[in-house]
Amino acid sequence: MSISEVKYVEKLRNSGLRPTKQRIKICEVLFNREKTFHFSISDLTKILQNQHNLKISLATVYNTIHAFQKKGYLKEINIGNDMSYFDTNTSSHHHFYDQQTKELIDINSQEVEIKKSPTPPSGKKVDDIEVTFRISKKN
Amino acid sequence: MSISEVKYVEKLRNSGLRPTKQRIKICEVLFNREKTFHFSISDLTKILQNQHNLKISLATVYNTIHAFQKKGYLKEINIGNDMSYFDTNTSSHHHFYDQQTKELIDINSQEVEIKKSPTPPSGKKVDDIEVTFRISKKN
DNA sequence: ACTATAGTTTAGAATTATTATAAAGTATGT
DNA sequence: ACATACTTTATAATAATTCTAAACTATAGT
Repeated sequence: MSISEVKYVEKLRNSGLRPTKQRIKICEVLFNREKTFHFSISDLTKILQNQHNLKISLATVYNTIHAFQKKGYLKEINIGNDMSYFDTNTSSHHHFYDQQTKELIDINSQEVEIKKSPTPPSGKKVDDIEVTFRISKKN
Repeated sequence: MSISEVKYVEKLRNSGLRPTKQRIKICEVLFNREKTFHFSISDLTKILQNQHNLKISLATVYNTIHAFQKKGYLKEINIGNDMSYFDTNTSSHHHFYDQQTKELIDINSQEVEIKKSPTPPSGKKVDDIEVTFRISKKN
């Protein structure tokens, strides 16, 4: 077992998730990266099956990604409403989104500063602030 | 024909859309309001069929809402990714969103001020900025 | 190691939102 | 009133996601 596999076995166990072959490989694909990573379930499934020769069903990818999201290892991005996207960058951060090309670009949290915020409805607290900059080709 | 119907017949004609019974009624349901209105296609369809006894198919609601969106009478809201929501407030504005209750609350544009914005990728311009404040019940 | 058990994976079916199709219906200019 | 182009409609098709129940597997206890 590789050093990275050992790491993820531990991570999974600590989360109360059994370290199965499928989950370990998903961890490697998602988290063994320099940069953060955005993906759709179908993209990820193709990567696992084609680039890593893993036998995995679509349902397992859904199950695992939702489990990781619940544990806070992934953040769901709500942009466009055709399908779900997830991001390995779970910290509060923002996006450029080009609706024409469907391109999504991360923006560091410190690149955006909000001077004035509204007071939340009574009994409610703000958990996260997400800013989307919709962009398009300059004429 | 009521005064409000006449108004919408004109509005539709001016948009190059024929004023059909279905489109006029959709206009009345959406735009005869004090406050702005958020809705999903299925919500709107139920309102039209049950509260207004209009014989209308789901496909027509989709067609009409998309036509209105294209004309700039409605704005699509990208929150959650289960289904599309639309807003009669088409000006640039922001939202509180409670993921638990799925409640969506408009925030006036002037309630939010952004001090620092990132520079868009080269060749691209920013069309719109949308801020979502995710909220939840205070403990 | 062996077993029982609870947690996982899987293929396929079911569900849900949305879009496409093509036939019947309707608004509009002449 | 007529022709035509635009609309509506029921239904089928598509696509993302969730459900189901059976087969599989990690793990704790022996």
